[in-house]
Amino acid sequence: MTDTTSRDTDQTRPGFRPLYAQVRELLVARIARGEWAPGEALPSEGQIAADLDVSQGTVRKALDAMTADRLLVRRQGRGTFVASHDENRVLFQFFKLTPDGGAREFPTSRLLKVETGRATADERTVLELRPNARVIRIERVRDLAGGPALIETISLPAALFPGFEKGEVPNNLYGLFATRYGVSIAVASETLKAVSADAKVATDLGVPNGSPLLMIERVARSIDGTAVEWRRSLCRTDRFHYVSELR
Amino acid sequence: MTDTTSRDTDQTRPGFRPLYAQVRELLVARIARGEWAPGEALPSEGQIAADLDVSQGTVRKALDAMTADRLLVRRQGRGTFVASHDENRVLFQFFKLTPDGGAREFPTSRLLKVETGRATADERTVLELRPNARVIRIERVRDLAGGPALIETISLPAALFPGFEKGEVPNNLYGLFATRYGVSIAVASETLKAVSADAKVATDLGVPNGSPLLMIERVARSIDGTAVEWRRSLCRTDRFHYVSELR
DNA sequence: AAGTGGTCTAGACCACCGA
DNA sequence: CGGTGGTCTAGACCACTTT
Repeated sequence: MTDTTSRDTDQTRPGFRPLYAQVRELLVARIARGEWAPGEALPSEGQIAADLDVSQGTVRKALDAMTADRLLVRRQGRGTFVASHDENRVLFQFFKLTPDGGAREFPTSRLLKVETGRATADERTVLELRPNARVIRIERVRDLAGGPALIETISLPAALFPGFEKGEVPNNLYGLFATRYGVSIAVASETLKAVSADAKVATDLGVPNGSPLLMIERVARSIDGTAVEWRRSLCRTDRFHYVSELR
Repeated sequence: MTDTTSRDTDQTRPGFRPLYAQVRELLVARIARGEWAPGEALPSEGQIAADLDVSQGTVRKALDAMTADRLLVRRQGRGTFVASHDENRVLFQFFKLTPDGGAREFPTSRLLKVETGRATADERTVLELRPNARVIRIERVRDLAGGPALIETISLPAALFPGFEKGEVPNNLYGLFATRYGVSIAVASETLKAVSADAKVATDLGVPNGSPLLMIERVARSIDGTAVEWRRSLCRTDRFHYVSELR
């Protein structure tokens, strides 16, 4: 094919989308459908190019964009893999609380409560649910560097996680979402405030009543943009801090 | 040139660097030297390619990488421009405190103090300065959405900003750094904690003594990696919140 | 040696901008 | 209209990994 333009690309208007964007969309959809599991290799660039009848360069551009979005991991000489939510990824992408003197580490968990119930108004708003939708609620204390660091309350749309209560609640929730339910967390927005510890929280975290705590509210979304998790954390910052890279 | 390899690229070892990375490095150095001012256009891709005797595709890859790092702004049909620190960029890249109900906005400033002095031990460590180095210190209160939002203390290496005290202290410091001193802030790391307001700060911010505040410590670095600013902010979060996008 | 992603080139054409 | 960046292709060769 010598002529570049005998395709979708030359639409003079209005829904023009670059070919690589279309390729990307297609691949994202296939990953979201679970066609390739987390950690699994995609076909080679040349293979995909042949299948879709586009050039390898176009496929490469789509894969590079997906890699930049952390959807894929490329390994030279080996292949291109669907990103998995192993502890390392979750630690660096999603867990921003760090011991003051030391290195980043993954927190442990002590479960306080798991329940299912009708979504509150707030939960419906944040998670974009219908009236009467049900949610799973999790409450747990997490330890870091040998002591309690935070207490977190998590709300999940029950419809996305059937049978959730019958299993264990693992330390790394996002890993479970991905492997058991095919729900891959892609991005999260966090909102931070400073608040005072009330009596219950102070006890759970072992700090004086009224101590300043960092409150983190997170909404996590999957690859296709669905709101999947609402999480509120209350964090000690006397021995820990939250890191944020501005770039 | 049909043979791809008659260049630096085919070094079998050890200091192998892709051509586009070398091009990028060169261009970054020239920008850091002030060869093109913020807001100014670079030569066209073809021009740069011809000058450096590489292909346009290689130049494009270098420019794309620099654009991803927010060093450049590309505008189709017009050219490639050195990123400037206008209020919009500073607002979205560096100012993460937002009014609770409303849209992001740029804060105003009320100057409390400007002074020059010998760097403290902390300042020397954070800003990577020699013993006896001098620093400029700025203290100001910043208003957002019609009320005091934060009080910030800033330390700058005096050597980088000669004559700083003779001029005004603008609201947008990074703009001044770029245009007057050729120092372009590229990245910043922030560390967040929750603390209690002491009497002085409580007065400045108009909150009760002991109120929880968000403390933000920032180290900002220029294009070439030099630590340029150490900033500590104490923020009200009763009407504001800090946003952090995890991706 | 074979297969994968990574780099580099060359050239054609499209989309956008300003004169 | 001419110039700029944006897309797409095709092909050669390099670097890395596994067999």
